[in-house]
Amino acid sequence: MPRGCPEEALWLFLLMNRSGFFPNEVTFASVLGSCAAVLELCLSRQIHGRIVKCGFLGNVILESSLVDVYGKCGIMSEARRMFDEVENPNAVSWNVIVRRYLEVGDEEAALCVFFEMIYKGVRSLTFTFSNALVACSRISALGEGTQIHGVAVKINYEEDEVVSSSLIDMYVKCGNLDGARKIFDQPSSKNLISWTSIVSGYAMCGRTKEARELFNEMPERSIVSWNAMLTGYTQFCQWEDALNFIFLMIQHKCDVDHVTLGLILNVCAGLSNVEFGKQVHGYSYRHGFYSNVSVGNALLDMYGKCGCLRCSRIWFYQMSDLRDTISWNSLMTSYASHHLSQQVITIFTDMQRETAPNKYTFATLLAACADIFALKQGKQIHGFIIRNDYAIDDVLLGALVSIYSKCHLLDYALKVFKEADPGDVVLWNSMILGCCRHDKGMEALQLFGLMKQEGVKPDHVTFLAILHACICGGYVELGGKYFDLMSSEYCLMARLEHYECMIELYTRHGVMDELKQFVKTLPFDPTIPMLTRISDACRKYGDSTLGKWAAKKIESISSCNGS
DNA sequence: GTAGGGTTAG
Repeated sequence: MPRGCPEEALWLFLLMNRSGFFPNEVTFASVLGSCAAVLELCLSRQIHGRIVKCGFLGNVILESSLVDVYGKCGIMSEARRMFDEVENPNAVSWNVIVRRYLEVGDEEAALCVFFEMIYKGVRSLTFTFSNALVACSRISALGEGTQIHGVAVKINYEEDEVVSSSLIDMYVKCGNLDGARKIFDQPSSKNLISWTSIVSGYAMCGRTKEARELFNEMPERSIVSWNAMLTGYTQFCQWEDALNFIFLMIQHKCDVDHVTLGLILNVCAGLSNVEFGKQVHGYSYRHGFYSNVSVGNALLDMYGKCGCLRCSRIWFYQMSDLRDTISWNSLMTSYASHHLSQQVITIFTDMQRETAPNKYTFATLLAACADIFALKQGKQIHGFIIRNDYAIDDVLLGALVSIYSKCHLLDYALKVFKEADPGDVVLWNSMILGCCRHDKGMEALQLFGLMKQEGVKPDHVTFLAILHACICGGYVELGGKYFDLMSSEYCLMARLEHYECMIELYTRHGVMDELKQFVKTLPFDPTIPMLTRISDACRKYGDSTLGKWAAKKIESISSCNGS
């Protein structure tokens, strides 16, 4: 019974049994098809039994149908057992088992079976190749993908449009753009899908200019192509380009779908343009995207990133039964960004009544606890994570290190830190900052030395932490040395915050000559907070020339802003 | 004559 009315077919089958007619092989095959369509696992097992009883096993169509139905119901162990019993699996049987493994997310098994099939010399279907290539893309298995490419060439499948498109996409997703390009440049493999794959490949690795050139050359475009290009712009925060591209889409009267809307909302968030965001909200409402969770969550994210907590909250309640874990996380993030940390914890309590948290929930939650030094809740959440068997990845370890070091439990922090990946610079930063908070400047600097020994490359946050360590420990000379080291040895450009630290270092410890020298070398105009700090220090340590200069600067900037 | 699987792009 192919894609008709599976429920009715099953109903007829039961009726047939009651009337005393005996089903034959054809009946069973068609009934199994209906079972697969409606995921009727129980009835499938009964029919499996009857097939055995009737002596129909050995019929490859029935056997493949059983593999199919077990797989569709997600019981891969049974699907596999059935498959292994098939004496002479044909191309369809192999296709079914590969496809089902792919659907349950077991890409390794899918590839394993695929190669077994190739090894046995089965002339497979082109579909099976595509499925295997998707498996490679998902787990970035470039080696296996290349092998499949070799096989495809050998049996002349490379000419097949679907296989070549799948190959291109596999190379793109495995990060081998050149490999993808080589196939794409053959005229026979150019079609809408491969064009889109290749544009997406360039866009997703930040080569948006090349992506756009290719995009402009496309003979035809679908909404997926437009979205691929827009994804590149948004992923790399090229908001102006993204915005112009959206206007172009409007000019072209493109069909907008839920992916486009989500991307446009990301752009609104990136530009902090809540007015445009609200227009998109209205558009979604008018065009039937109101019950789409991903659009709903993108709206929440947009309101949150634009800082409009009221809008976030209202929309969150309006979403009501549409809400999922991502929606809750998004709401928590909005509150966290306003430092309403106690309320973040409250939201988590409410969330548990409705849906399960994930690792992002915990990262936000722990950061909120750290923000208000809620050590007790932080520990409870740590316990919750362990009790409920959530995998503690580096992000969570980082959050734990940061809360424990913030809440003066340096021992705990160190314990967690030791479990983590020693190559993760973020964790080192948390630990170093933790030491600073405990006025353990020397320990912080020692950690920095250890980090160097481990071969971990410091980033700008590390240097911020190091400079803080120098400020609180009073290591003025060292601070200057580290500041220079940042660019000379690590090729990191000092940011405003680093300059602020240096000014804090010199002013707090009254090292006026160095301060004067440093101010002279500033590559930009000092900010008002910097000037205020300098002026205060001059008053305290007596340096009328620099003090007057700072006061004058403040005055001129203020009058500029005032007019 | 009636039965099974179903591919690639955001």
